[in-house]
Amino acid sequence: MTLKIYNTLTRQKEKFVPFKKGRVGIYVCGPTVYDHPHIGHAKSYISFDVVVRYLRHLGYKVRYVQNITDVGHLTDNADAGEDKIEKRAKLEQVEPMELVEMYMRSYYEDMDALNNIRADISPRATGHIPEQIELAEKLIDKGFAYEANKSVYFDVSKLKDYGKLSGRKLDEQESGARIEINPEKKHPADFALWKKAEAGHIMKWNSPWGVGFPGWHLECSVMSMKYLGETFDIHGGGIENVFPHHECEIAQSETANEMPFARYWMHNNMVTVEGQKMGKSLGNFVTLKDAFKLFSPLTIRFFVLNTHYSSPIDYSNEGLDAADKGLERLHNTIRNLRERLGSSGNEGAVATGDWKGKLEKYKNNFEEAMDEDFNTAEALAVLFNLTKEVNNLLNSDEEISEGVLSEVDSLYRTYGGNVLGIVPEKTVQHDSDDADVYKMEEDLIKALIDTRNELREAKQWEQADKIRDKLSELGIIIEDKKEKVAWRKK
RNA sequence: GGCGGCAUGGCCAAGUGGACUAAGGCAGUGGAUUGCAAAUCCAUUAUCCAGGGUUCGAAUCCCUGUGCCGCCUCCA
Repeated sequence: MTLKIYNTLTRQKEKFVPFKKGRVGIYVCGPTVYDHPHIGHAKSYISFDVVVRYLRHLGYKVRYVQNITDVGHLTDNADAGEDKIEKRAKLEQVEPMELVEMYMRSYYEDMDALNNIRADISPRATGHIPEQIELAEKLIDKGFAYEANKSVYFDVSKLKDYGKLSGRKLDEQESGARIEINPEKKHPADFALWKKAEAGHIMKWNSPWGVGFPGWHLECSVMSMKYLGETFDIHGGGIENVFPHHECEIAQSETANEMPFARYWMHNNMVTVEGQKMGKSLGNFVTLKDAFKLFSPLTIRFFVLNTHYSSPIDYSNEGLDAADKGLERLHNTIRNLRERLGSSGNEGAVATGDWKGKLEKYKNNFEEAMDEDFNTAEALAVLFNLTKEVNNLLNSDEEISEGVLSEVDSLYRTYGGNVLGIVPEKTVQHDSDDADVYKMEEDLIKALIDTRNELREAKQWEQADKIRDKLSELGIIIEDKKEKVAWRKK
């Protein structure tokens, strides 16, 4: 079995062979931290989180770098307009760096909730200004960039393969169609490496060309090569960044290093809301903090993974409701399984017979799905097929060996937990971490269940149902099973 | 105007030439189980946007048309 990845650069699915045996370097474009993260961030970073998790599952030693863009770049286009971070900072009446800190924390808070494992290195653009200046100088020295009015631009016409990622040709672009042509540029498609700071600009640094700030594309080139080397394995990002951002990164990096840049380019698709792209400038975005009020982070994660990363998803309450129920079903089975696991009492640490083969089959099916360009939708289907069979097993009257139970549980932990991140370590019934509250809550519920059982024995159904209904209103679901009465939180 | 993508059951969504008599989730219907529920199980629901072509064989490849979306300005 070999992992295959769709490479935007070659426009085909390719076998994944890392640059250095056993190791993978991956760089994913991070957020610009000037607002709370939204559903779009969730899709992107969940997708790449699973990529990293699966690569690690396959045994690769992965170094995952994801930048934090903490210098604003510009509101209107790459070369004009106001710095987004400054603009927002003024609005909120805080220092730009204060704003950055605030939203960076917000970002991590939400990503942690979504169960994304943090990157190994999270470099910040403002922490790499000298390197960015150095790269711009190098490009000038090589004759691929020029200074104009204290700004520096990359000379696109010097590069024969500019456009190889996005499939664009310079002369086919309708320059100036939507933005005004900057007269400082030799060619309309030239892009800024360094911009002169106009009066009143706050976030600025000294440079050989005067006081200014770096162009947007430069940071990713600099930080990826610094931490992953001039050539590295995977570069990921949103599909909307293929052009110009990633195209420009390639131009800068490959010109400077005279080496291939990223070997596999992965692009995740967009989130739409009512069929329309969700964009910062469109103002129709749903923040994760708002979404979390209605749905659990794991439900959102499951919803995202139910569609291939390269397909768009439409965010809707109906869609999330459906996902919520599906995930609940999976969790129910796992909880039942784990309850049974501690109590079956019979020995035999490994699965034998039918189940040995079945588990092997499910593992293979899961990995085959993931090997096909991280097909999480199909991988989830494999888990649901398993779930049906596990439910049948748990419902049957036959004795189940501890080995089977524990191997099924470990399959859920490995694939549902470690790889997809949708199966929690513990299936907890409580919200509270406080041991005293936890204990009291449990005792109270048990007391009510005991009372209800007495009523049931006396066939006083009305009273018994009243307790069940009341508990249900409080979010506690009672399930009368053959052997005992179980409860769980909704 | 240029470049790219998508169109699969009521909804969401895999599958991209032959075990597809099309995965999986949600919803519906009928049944089993239950004091009633909950949970679970069983059964049931599609010929793949339209038309043409290639092929022994197509949802899957090619052409035409229709509709939707993204990029060419910041954006995950």
